[in-house]
Amino acid sequence: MLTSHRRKLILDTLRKTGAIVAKDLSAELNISEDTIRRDLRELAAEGLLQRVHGGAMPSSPAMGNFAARLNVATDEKRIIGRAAAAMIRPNQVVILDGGTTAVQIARHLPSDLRATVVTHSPTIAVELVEHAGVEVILIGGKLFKHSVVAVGAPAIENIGRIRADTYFMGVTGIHAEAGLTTGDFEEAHVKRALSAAAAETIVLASSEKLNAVSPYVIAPISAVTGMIVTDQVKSKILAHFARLGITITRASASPKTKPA
Amino acid sequence: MLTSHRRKLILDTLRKTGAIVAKDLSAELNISEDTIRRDLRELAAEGLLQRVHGGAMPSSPAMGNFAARLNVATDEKRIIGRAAAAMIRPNQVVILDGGTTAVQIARHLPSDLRATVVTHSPTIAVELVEHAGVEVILIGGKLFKHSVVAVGAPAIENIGRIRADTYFMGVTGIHAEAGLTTGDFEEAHVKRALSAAAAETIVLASSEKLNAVSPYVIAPISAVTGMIVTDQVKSKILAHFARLGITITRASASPKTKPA
DNA sequence: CACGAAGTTGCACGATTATGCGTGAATGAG
DNA sequence: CTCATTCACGCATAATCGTGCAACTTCGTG
Repeated sequence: MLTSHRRKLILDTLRKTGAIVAKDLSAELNISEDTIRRDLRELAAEGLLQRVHGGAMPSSPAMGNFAARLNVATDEKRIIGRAAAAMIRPNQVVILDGGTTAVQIARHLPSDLRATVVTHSPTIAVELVEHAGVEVILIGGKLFKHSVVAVGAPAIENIGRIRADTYFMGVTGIHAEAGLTTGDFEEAHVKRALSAAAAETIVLASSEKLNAVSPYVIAPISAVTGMIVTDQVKSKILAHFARLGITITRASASPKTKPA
Repeated sequence: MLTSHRRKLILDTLRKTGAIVAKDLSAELNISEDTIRRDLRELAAEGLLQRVHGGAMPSSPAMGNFAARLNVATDEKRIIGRAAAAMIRPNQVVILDGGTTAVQIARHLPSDLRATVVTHSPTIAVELVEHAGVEVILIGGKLFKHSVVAVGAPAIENIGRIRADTYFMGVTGIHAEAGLTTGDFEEAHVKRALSAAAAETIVLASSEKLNAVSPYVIAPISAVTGMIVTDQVKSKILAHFARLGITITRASASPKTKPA
């Protein structure tokens, strides 16, 4: 029995049954519990599952803990979200991306703001229900569950009918040469379409995204008109981007943390 | 039985049935009441539920307004939702309406169901993220905030490209002569389009909707192929509908709470 | 082929965690 | 008020965990 084969089996079993019991599995495969537990430990280290006493449970990048991810937003994302929310002027039409940072924008919008928000994220749409003055345009399509956003041809087509003022884009990488990148092919297409539909594209750049590169290219760096970072980021890192004519907004923590 | 697996089960059961009885659950899972009580104590310490004498109730303190409404769904809606969920066969394409009853359908879907769900409700879409086997098609459009569903011409147009097996429709009135009615003009149009896109239209008819009439007509009663009511409803009231060839499903509260 | 490095596996040990039972206190119904 | 149920706590038992260690395989190198 190959190690990697066994690990694959563990993940498959987990997906099917929703739980792994170390003892049962060791009996079934005729290998010691130690080996199973070692596997579980390493798979957990890779974030592929979550260890619990007696076995493992799914950690599901795509599943349940999306809600959890929303609520454990880092301070950095909150700060960036607040800065982005402050940039929105009354009666503008803005596009909000999916992702945890964009949720923070929604949460920091003034409750009396009158504006139009376009989004392909049902999470954002639900978040904005309480904002009576905000008109929400929901982009439909096939739901990509990892990020909880609509993707696919119908989404692209509907985006093509919109002209917005500003698009607040979330990425997993922004790099002076590689441009804007993300981890999913479909999502990259949608982000490109959204960028094309807005006069300005502002990238929400929490520190780990700076100079990072992910597999799928959204657009060259020239598509970016602005980016928001925290004031913790060294100016040196931002120099490349500033030289390309990108407006850089440095967001700082207000003395009072004000979550919505 | 893994500890964390059991706790997850407790939370799921709580979400579905709205209450946990320690004694029943211990009997069902063949473990001591002590263990259940310990679980409840610790889950309560994490704020995930609220302890009461004999068991536990959902804790909905920090939840949003709309989220709160969802969790106070009446028993009647839960019962109807469960019956509707049970009608969905593997690999079917079903349309779920917006509204609190439809949310109950989503919550009662088996977690391993493989099917496609079409919806214009971002709430439903988010609810289904945890169902790995369910493909979600989100219908976009302008967000009508009262019901939290997408409406308008783009929604209608996108619906027109879909052919589904079954549409589970929520209404505010179902009446033998006045037909299906609801409280919003735009929403009525969308519901009509959804009905036209499905081979069968099944109305979720909680008791206060029966023989009620609202301002805007969705469709004549002939558009309905089935309806789901609770077994509390008098047969006399349903006679009109049965005579029109509508299949009536009488849902009852199960004597035994049977979590997956 | 010989050799060593790197990786994998099973076992032993003490430490940690989960479970069930007994006891007496607390709670809610009649 | 009375009584049955439910609860919380401590304790004993059993299961599970992490670590270190030795035996073994696989692979690359000379």
